[in-house]
Amino acid sequence: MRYWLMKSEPDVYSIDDLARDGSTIWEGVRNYQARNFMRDDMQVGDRVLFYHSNAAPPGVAGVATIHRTAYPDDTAWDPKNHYFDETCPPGEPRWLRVDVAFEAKLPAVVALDALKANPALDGMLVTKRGQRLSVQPVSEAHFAEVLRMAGLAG
DNA sequence: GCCAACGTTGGC
DNA sequence: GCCAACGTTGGC
Repeated sequence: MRYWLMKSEPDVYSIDDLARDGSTIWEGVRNYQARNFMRDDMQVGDRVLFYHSNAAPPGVAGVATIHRTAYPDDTAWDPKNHYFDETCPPGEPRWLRVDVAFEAKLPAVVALDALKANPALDGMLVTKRGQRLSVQPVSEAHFAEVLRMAGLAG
């Protein structure tokens, strides 16, 4: 099993939305590195830190699990969709999505500044300045440490 | 709203 | 293949 961090703007889709829906389609990823992680490495049952970006404060808000492995993101072909990619050839899926299921909402957001201040999380990608990747691998130790910070056993 | 950091594009 | 210009991300 692998561990991930996935970013969402809570104004667009928050951990509360995921709790309400039970699961969601994680579409709109338009970055090759993030896509490759989804395509090559994500497996059903992998666990995900659900991260609120562009939030006050930004930080980890919940836990989710991968519910379905990567499949074509057909929003790329929909001109009316926000994530439309006019350069994406019909019939050649370039972008992928996965399905993500709700696991838990953290009792409180583990804020980015708390992540950065924790030496046990040295090297965690999200704590690095300028790190914009919306789908990031997380080590098992870092994943467990974030849950511990949230007051959860894991 | 600002702007630094980053990924992508396109001229050469 | 270099790199300047551009658009986007995301913390602040």
